[in-house]
Amino acid sequence: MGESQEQKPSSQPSKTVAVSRPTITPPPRPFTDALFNGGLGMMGFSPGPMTLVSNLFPDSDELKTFSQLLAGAMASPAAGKIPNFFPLTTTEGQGGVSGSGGGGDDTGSRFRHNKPAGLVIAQPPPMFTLPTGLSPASLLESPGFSVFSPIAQGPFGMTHQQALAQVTAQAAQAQCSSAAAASLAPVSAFTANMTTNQQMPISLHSSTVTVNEPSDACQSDHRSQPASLIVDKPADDGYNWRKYGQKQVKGSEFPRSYYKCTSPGCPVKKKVERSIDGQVTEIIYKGQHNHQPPPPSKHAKDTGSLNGNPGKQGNSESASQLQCGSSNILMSKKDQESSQATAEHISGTSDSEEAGENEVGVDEKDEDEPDPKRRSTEIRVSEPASSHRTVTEPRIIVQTTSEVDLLDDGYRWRKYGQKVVKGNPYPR
DNA sequence: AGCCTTTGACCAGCG
DNA sequence: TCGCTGGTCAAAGGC
Repeated sequence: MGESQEQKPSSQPSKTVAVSRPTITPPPRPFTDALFNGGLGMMGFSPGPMTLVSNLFPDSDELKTFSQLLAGAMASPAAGKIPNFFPLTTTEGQGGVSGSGGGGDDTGSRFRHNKPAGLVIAQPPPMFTLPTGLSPASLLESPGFSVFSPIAQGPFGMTHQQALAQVTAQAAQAQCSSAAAASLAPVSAFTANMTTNQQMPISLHSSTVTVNEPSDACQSDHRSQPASLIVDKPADDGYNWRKYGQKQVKGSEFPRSYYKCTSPGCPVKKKVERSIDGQVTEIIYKGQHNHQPPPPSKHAKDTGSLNGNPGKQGNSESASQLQCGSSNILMSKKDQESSQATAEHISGTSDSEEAGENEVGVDEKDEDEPDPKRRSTEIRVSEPASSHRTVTEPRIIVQTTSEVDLLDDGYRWRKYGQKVVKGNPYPR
C-alpha cells in the first residue's frame, strides 16, 4: 500500500513547513468555548483557563510566561491553515527541547528535575516533550493545539470531550493530587499535573513544549502501574503499535524500541527508550497518523493504562481518540541540527521572550528531508547524558517535520524507509 | 489464526 | 574507503 501514495522516495520534498509561523503574539485566544471545553486550557490561552492555572501555579510569572508563549503560538492566524501545528515550530532549536530544561546543556534535559521552572525557550525543534501521564495525542488534541492543526477537529472526529476526559484521567493519574484534577476541568487537570511536578519546566518555543514530568510523587504513580504496562509499551496514545525493532543506542544506556503504527499505510512511528526497570524514559513520535484511532470498542479490552501498550494491549480508551497525528513528522536532520545550534546558543539566554519571535521559517531549512535512515540528532542533543537521566523523567517527544505532504486522497502519506536494497529486487 | 515481540542482520548516513 | 551508528527488515516464536 505504501506504494499507493508514496509521496516521494526517501526524501521528502515537502517542506517542513510551509508554514511560517506567524509572529506569535499573545493574543487573547479566541478559543471558542467549545475548544476551550475540550481542551486543556493547559495552554492557558484563554483567560478562563489561565485563571485556573494561575491558581495552580504559585508562580504566576512562569506560568504567565508559559501561557504567553503558548498563546502566542496559538495566536497566529496562519496557524489555522497550517496542516500541522507542529510544523509551526521552527525547526530551529533542537536542543531546545530537552535542552530547554537544561539550560545550556543539552544534557540538561535529562537532568531537568530541578531546573528552574522557567520556560526555556530556545528555538527548539519541533519536538514536544510531554509528561508521561499525558499522551501526546491528548496534548495535541487540546484545543490549544488544535488551533494550529486543522486536523484537530478532526478528520477523525475526536471530540474535545473525549480529549478532556482523557486528559483529565491522565492528569489525575499522573499526578498525585487527584483532588485538584478532579475538580478542575481538563485544563485544570493538566495544570494540576504540572503543578504537581514542581520542576516541570515547560519549555515552549514556538512549537516546542517541554514538560518535565516527574515529580517524585508522580513517579510513584507511574511505578505503581503494573509492570506489564510499563515494560514494553510506550505510552498509550490510542493507536495500535507494533514493535519492529529494538536497539541499544550508543548515547543511551537504555535500549531503544521502535514502533510503527499498525494501521496500514500509517507512517507514524515512535521510538521508546526504557530504563532497565521498564520505565519509559523517552518517547519520540514521528509522523502523522493518516487514519483514525482504533475504535473504542477495541480499546475496551485494552488495558487502559496510560502507559499502555502499543500492541494489542494497547489502547486505552484514553488517548486514543486523539489524533496524535498531529504529531508528526520528523524534521530534517538539517533542521534538527540547526536547531541544536540555536538551542545551544539560546540556552544560556533568556528564553521566554523568544517564543513570540521565532517565526521563522523553518521552511528554508527543511529542504532536506530526512531520510529514514538519517540519524536524528535531536535527542542526542537533548539528552546526551542519558546515563544521568533519571528514570523518573520520561519524556514524550513529538517530532514534527514536514515530511508529510497532503495527498489527494486527503490522507497524508509519508514514505518511510524506502530504499532500494542491493541484491534485492524490491525496494524497501 | 492473527497479531505482536524478539532478535540478528542488513543498509545507509556520517565522520 | 572504512568503521561506527541508527534505523529497518523479516524470520521465528509466543500469546
